[in-house]
Amino acid sequence: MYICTNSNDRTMGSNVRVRFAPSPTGPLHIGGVRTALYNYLFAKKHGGDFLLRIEDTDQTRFVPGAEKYIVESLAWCGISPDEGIGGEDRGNGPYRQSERKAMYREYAERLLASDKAYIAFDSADELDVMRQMAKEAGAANWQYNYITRGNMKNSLTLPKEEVEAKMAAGEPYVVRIKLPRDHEVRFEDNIRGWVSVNTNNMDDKVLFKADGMPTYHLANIVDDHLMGITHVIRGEEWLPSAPLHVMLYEAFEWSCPEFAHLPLLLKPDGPGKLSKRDGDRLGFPVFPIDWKNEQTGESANGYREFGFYPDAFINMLALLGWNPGTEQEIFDLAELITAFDLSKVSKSGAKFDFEKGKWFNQNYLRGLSQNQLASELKRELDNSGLTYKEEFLGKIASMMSERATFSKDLMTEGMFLFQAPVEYDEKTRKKKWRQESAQMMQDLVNRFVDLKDFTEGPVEEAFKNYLSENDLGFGKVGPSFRLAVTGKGMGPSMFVICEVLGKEEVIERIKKAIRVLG
RNA sequence: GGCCCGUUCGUCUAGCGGUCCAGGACGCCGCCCUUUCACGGCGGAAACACGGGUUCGAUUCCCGUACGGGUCACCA
Repeated sequence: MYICTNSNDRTMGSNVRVRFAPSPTGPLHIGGVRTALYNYLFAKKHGGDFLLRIEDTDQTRFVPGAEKYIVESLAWCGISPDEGIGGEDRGNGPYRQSERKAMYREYAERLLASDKAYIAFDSADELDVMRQMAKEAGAANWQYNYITRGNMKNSLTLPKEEVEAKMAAGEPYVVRIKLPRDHEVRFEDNIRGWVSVNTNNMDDKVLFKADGMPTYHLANIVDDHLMGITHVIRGEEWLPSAPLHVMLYEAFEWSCPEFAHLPLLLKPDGPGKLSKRDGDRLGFPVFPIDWKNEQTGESANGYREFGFYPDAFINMLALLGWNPGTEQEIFDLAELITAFDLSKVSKSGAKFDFEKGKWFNQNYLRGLSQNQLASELKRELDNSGLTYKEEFLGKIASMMSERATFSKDLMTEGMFLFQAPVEYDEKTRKKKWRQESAQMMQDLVNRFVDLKDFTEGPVEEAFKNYLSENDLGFGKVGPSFRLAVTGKGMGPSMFVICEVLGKEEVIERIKKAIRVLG
């Protein structure tokens, strides 16, 4: 039996080193961002290092711009690598596997020399045929393993001379791990506890490809070892290959890092893990920032551009699969670092809930000061090319903030403050605009004309005086007043709106409403 | 299908043998505040997948079943 041999508690001291190792095959999914976040939180919590390494061993899947996207996404989230891509070079580089290509062959050969691996000449096509035949015969999954390898073209079955001749002739070959038969591979996952798999159920995975590049499995183990990684924190989709990785550490006679396999982010509705399609289908982003593949034209929407604040986004992701064990839900990055604990990460997948995500953003927005809200609003207005009075920005921002989830709502929810209504809400018009409304509005105009100070207080006073002097209820005049000035049936206090709009504008709007609504 | 992992309100989750006729949050519903909307306050409906054990006692431990997920490439 092989048991992962790792030293007991590596969170002590300041030697924790973790890495986020994405493959640059496209934009980074929010699940990936969460993995990076957990790695980062764990490292910072223990005073360790967070490295960013690019796993680009598959030349065929390289997507230009993807690496830059990854770095920019993490930066937006406030996750900064201590070392590696986007961080410092501390002598453990290069940090792109494609640039480390030369060193992997040596490790493959080491395994070959110690009989932990072997050379195989079977082509990908030949293997496909084997799999296909097995499938048609109704057999279980065909595997290249301790049973089948005896019938394949490899250095275990072929005479030594023939193997050498083939290699000399330049025939393509791969290096496969030689798994021992019937051994229980065990390792203790920091989230799941003991995980155990028998090598009889595993296959002799390719470690080194015919194109001269290592596979993920080899490169990953070699790099983690060389870079001194102490904790491997990654998605659950890696759990099935973790035993193979343990066997590789074993074969190299290296000690294993600690493992922690994170639960997956699942679709909000149906079964399966969250995908780009779900975002398109359900109308929410699945990526941190906007993405555009210049070659294919493929694009995707991001949280940043959707209007999320990085803190809110991070807060939302952190709570998806982890909780502090208390009732606190609102955290900034620093608080997350102190509260984070791998043992509090849940085991089961989390269905993604965009509604809750919006709540985090709304919550964050409410925490902003009036000045901050004002500058958010100003930015939105400037982007839209709308005109506004600078001195009212703060007032408008705080007035609109209670009905805003995103910065853009500060503006869009109060559009009538920047543009005169072009149409009037039909429902309100039918229910509230009566025969006598036009006359009432005219009466109000007459009173407003004489008002010297057209601020909230005086406007309210004038309005209420009109009501009491004519024995009218608020409900008789208020709604049509609002309709006339804003075109809407609901919204913030009319008196504040009047102050912001100014006397001339209010009077003009009422007059127009009288003409249009009759 | 094989292997691995998982299973508490609709959703995210608390719970690490008695404190649980199960707590919080989002969402939903109602009431109050406001002669509008929103905010806020208060309240409500809503869950331990099932079956066996172990135990004086299981949401909590073990085993099955069911269901869900992941993975089975010279991709990561």
